[in-house]
Amino acid sequence: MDVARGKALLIEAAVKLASKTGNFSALSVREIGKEAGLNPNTFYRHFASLEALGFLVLDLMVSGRRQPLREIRRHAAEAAGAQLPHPNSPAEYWACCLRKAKAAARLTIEGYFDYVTAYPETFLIGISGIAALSPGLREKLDEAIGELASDLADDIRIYQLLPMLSDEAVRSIALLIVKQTFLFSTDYINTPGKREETRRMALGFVMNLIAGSIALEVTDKDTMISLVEILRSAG
Amino acid sequence: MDVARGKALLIEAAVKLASKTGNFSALSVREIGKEAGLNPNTFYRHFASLEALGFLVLDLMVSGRRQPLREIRRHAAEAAGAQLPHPNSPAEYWACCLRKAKAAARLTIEGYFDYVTAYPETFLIGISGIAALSPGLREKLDEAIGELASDLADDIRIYQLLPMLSDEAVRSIALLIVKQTFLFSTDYINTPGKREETRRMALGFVMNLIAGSIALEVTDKDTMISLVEILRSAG
DNA sequence: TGTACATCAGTGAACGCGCGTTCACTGATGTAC
DNA sequence: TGTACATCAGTGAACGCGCGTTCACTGATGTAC
Repeated sequence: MDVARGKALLIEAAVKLASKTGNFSALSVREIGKEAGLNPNTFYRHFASLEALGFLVLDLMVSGRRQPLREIRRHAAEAAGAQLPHPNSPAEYWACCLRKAKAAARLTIEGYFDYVTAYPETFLIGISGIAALSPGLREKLDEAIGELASDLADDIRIYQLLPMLSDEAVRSIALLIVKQTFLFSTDYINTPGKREETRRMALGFVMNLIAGSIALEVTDKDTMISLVEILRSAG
Repeated sequence: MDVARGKALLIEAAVKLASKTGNFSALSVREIGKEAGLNPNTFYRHFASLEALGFLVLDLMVSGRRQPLREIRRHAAEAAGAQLPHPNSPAEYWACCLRKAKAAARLTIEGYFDYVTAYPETFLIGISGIAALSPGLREKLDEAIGELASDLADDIRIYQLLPMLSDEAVRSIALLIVKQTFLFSTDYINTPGKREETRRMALGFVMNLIAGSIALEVTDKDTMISLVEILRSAG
């Protein structure tokens, strides 16, 4: 037995309650204990305070989600890249990459929202309640967002999706995508009637950012034009 | 006397406390009464519940901030547009507008963050605590964001900043800007050491979105190139 | 192998506290006649 | 103009409740010798 039974039960109960109300900071020690089917003060056998539990939950959430999210991108990149011919020139190489990026973005967003639907707790808790608990937790949440963004930037590099952009541009759009995606996620969960629209908006957002970065960074006009045209074309 | 003295005191106290803790939903009736220097239950003379107060505060925030934010954009657009020569062709007209848009965006962001610094409560409360109070309030907050976005889209139209873009594209980037700007605002308030960076990121974000929309929507290649070049050039 | 001891997860009772909410009350202001 | 009455903002005491936290306790598991 790696982690004590009661501790696991308490964590589980806290996550369940927090995702139900969307507000981690409104939870009480006694409420969590009750939900876990334990004595109210068993809590103190495992955690020094609610904040300590918050730290742990946030840690679990982030460390537990990073890899799956990377897997989603790996699958998307592989599916998108498989049928591409070998390019004959640098410009053609960029074009190939961008076509792959476009397909990968769409597949990733599909996969991402499916994942959100499967594990909504993570995303509801992450955004709303937890940060209000303490400045320390707010800082940790910012850190987590930074890590997720850097994962995304790494994947963009690894799968050679946007080689025409500078590292800085990639990092910058990765951060924007991660932050905005949190907002899209809560919309997605909270308003089931607009899910299709939310997916479209998210994809449009990503395409818009990529197009903007290419327009601002690719200096050769013909190359820029042809790259932008790839994004512009349907499908 | 338009609104009762006690009511005004209670609203003021609630705003003050909520902006201090960044969590409206954690406030208590007694705490608010104490801060206002009133008997705990005077609260019930004016509000049916904490949620009712939340609605009112949100209303006041939004209705009180819409006009000032529009004024900031009006000043920015006027300052940016004053020295532009009269254009001789449609393409030149778009170019003029975009130059104006670029300057206006920078000035607006300057003015906006100054405004955030002056009235941080609005932005701290808006984002974090209030939505957790109830689904009704969350809905109202979404509505408010929609209104602010539609104000922004209107101003872009009125000052003819982006006539090369479709209405839909303008509305779409306006919504993204407003949402992202809320996040930038809390960063701005909470981490004073990174304010310059946050301003730069916000401006970069807006420029990136505009460049992306132009790249994706302007069909004439030469026009698109020359417009993008305006955004690309320094200053 | 047996015994003594330490550690650990969990229990149940109890504490003092701030909470939301209700009640009966006061005093000031407005209003009908 | 004066009087009687209604309305309204605010008061102070009181209620029952769930809260965080502490205490002394139990029983199971592991460990030293």
